[in-house]
Amino acid sequence: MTKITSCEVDTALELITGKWKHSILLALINGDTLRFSELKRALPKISQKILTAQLRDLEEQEIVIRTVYPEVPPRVDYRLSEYGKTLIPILEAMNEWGMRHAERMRSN
Amino acid sequence: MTKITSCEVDTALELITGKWKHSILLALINGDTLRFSELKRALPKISQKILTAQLRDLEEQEIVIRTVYPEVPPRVDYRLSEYGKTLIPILEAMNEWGMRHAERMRSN
DNA sequence: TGGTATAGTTACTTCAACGATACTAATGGA
DNA sequence: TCCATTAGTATCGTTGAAGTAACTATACCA
Repeated sequence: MTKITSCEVDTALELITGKWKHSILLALINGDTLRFSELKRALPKISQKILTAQLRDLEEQEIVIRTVYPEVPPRVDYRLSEYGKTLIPILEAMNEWGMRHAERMRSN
Repeated sequence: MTKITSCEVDTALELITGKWKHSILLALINGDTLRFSELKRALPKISQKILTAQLRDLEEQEIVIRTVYPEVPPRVDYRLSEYGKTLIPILEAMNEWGMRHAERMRSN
């Protein structure tokens, strides 16, 4: 087994932690390409400011791709980059673990 | 593919996020059974207070097992529970991703 | 008598992330 | 003329996690 190092894990962890980032990623995984307003509807409790900030973060990390259409009213959409899609196995592993955890809790 | 839900991912994420938790888990993965002072040496920058708090958290979640020996000076050790070990695949997935990310950054 | 060691606890402070609200630009439609 | 729409920005306020420093008990050792 390769030794797991804190440093490498940190890198991945930083991209999906925070109160909202993983929810945004999941919305984009399940929804493909979404407009700002669609993301906002998918995550009703997030504020605009925070959603914008998180998306800018993810864009800077090259995890999501932001496309601006020069229209009025404005239209902007977001989708996972190919690189961003490489995070899916991690989220899948977490999802599977979470389901087994829920199972365990039910049969406590 | 099973749909990944925010809720299930959350459950796993909560256990390994925070500034220190995943580092503690990694130390226990690599070190098997460690005393409090050994953990402290492994994570030089964590304060006693925080280390204690995080370990209590992990104990409460049944991720780590805390054993107190009635000696003076006190001796307490910590190890992953079997349940805690089920988190290893997640940390491995993150580690692998982190390594590829580092690779990518090198050849930017 | 005082120092060392271990595994904490207590009280106080700091800071970054998060959040609520109001505001903007540009256009089409009533 | 005024309102609605969209994707934001600006400003200020709040909160919780983390950090710092000092303190504790108990026994051994010089």
